[in-house]
Amino acid sequence: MAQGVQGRVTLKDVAARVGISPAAVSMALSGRSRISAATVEQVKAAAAELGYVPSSAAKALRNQRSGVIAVIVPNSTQHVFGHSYFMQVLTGVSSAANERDLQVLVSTSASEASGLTAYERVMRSRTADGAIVTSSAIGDPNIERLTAGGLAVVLIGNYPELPGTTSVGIDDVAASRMVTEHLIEVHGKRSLLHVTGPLDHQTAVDRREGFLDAVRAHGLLAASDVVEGDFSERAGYDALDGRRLGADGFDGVVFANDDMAFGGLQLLRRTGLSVPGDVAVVGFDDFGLSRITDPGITTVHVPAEQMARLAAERLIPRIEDPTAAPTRDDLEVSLVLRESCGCAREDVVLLRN
Amino acid sequence: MAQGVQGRVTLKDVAARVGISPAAVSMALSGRSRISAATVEQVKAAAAELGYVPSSAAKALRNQRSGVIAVIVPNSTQHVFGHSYFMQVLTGVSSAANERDLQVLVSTSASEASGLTAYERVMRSRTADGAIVTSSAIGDPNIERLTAGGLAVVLIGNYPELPGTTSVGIDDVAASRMVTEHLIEVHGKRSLLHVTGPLDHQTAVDRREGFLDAVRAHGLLAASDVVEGDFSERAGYDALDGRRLGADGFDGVVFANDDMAFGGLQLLRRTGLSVPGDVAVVGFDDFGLSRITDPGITTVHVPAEQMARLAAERLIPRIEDPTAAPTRDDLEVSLVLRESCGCAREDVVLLRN
DNA sequence: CTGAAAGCGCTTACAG
DNA sequence: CTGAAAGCGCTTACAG
Repeated sequence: MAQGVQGRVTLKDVAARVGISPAAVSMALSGRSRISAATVEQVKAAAAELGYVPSSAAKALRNQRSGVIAVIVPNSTQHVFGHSYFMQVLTGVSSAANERDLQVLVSTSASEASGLTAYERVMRSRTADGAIVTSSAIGDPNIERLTAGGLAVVLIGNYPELPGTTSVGIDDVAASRMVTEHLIEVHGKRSLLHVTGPLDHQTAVDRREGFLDAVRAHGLLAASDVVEGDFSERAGYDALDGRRLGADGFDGVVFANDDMAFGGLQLLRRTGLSVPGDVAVVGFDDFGLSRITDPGITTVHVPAEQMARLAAERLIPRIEDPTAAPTRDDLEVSLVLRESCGCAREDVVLLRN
Repeated sequence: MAQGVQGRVTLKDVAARVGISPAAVSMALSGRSRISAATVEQVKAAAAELGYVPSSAAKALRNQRSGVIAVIVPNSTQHVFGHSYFMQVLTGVSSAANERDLQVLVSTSASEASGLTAYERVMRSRTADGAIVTSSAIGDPNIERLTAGGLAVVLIGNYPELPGTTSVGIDDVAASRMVTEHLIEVHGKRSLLHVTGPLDHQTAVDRREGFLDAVRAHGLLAASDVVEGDFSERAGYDALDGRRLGADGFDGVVFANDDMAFGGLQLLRRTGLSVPGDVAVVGFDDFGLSRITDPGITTVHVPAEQMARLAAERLIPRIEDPTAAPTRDDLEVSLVLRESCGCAREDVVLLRN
């Protein structure tokens, strides 16, 4: 605790105190060596007394490993509701990192166009041994740049165009099909609208595909439609604005995420249509919002924290060997039934994967 | 871009390519030195061609500065609604850090009791040059430990018991008084209940004081009451459960944050009481939730992102000189009027500070 | 004005 | 079995 005002306590100081070499102190502290038990005791006592804290910079330089993993956040986390997703990611990564005494660096893109991107920041600094990328557009060249730079990388999401990468995600197609079928099979909806996310993101493409699979399988393709959104509340509102809805129009809307569903709910309320009476609504994500709204939004629960934790666990061995064979993990999702689809109370049904 | 599979490109490699010493390359790249313009050009070209990325570890060791600032998150960010607050903090800190090419490390406490605390993590690793602490209990010894360890520290919040520390926050007393007076003066409420946060946190103490100031000033102390909560949705619900509310009880409730207000709203709905008709409700924070609920919650907008940005800006000079005189900044808050107090539409009134 | 040496604080391969 | 040397990749104070 008694740290000198000037300069830090180093191995040398501890060594001087005990009367051995810094190398011996290092070995004593690391435990994995042939230093007598008595000396180890002395060293530990001296280190504690002097308030010795190893220099992470020196360790990193010597070991060629920083013990830091980066979480890369593309610009997308602007909207408030993205916050919860990202915090779940951060929590998941941190819990895995903490167990292994790794540090977590967060790299965000500057909001102004001027700055470096989150990717460049991580590559330029070489502070991290590996990176977790939470979401990026189809064909984003930055991911390949990261891996080409020798960094270990794990992606969260689905990247079919990058078969060489390790990723953790969910089966968006199956999940979207499932929630769509819920509207059709349980609530008897016959004319469905799907509001997609931005279609340069695989998630949006996959959720659209699941929707189309479901309506096609039930012979409802002709009575259904798809409109492109961008995951924002505004887009959900606009997507329904001016549409024929209710008795002589769409009797159900499948939004590709909850934010858009909330926007849609606002339009429906303003229009005087009841949910789920006139129009049933479902969303996707369950990051917090869907429980709060009135009515609550029936949605697909995406286990963001678990995904992130698993991503970190997949990353750690890749730091040792970035060329190890890539892996892919799909986590299970569940359908959370609330009022917006017509189900009475909140209830959770497990989705078969 | 052409980085070798084994090992990284170092100054030495660039130097060999150009035919000068590593030291000269370092100087050429740093710009601030007497290397001929022609050589500088050559060096830059060679560095780009070889894909040279400086080693942050070597730089940190040599400069005795890592270029990393830590954001310390105590356990509190468990609840989903804390997510938004913390993301605003992260965004604010990152934007200031990005401008100065600093990296942002996030340190969270392990959820299990086993692990190290977020504080220990930062101190033990010495990876960061400075730290921003977002919230901690009154008398938490960790803060003094951090500063004693020679780390530059800036706190977000109010810490009257630590006069020697630099902090950024808001005037909770004034803000709480203001929102309470709104219920009294604008909506004519005469019997008010205050649900506090955990009283080992200064924020909770200050907001209670503001509430008491207001009811006292209007001669309503006898008709009012205070009950302790803990900032959780559940606590807001429980605080109202079994109380006399409405016509023959409390006609207004001042919650110390929005999460508790949301919990209270749920109890009131279950009880069949109307908001704001029977009971007016106000919250505090405006981190996202209060806009979503039905009715929307009238609340005090806390500028978390700006607070965090300013905290980072105050931190940076303190890294140069951790003994510099401490500073205190109070940011302005605003009252956001929604339906829960009885105001018709959303509107923003600036709070005089 | 320029080049080479020293040293930041570690850890491990090597000499004794 | 133990101690001292080498070296990770930088930057700057110093010698020429």
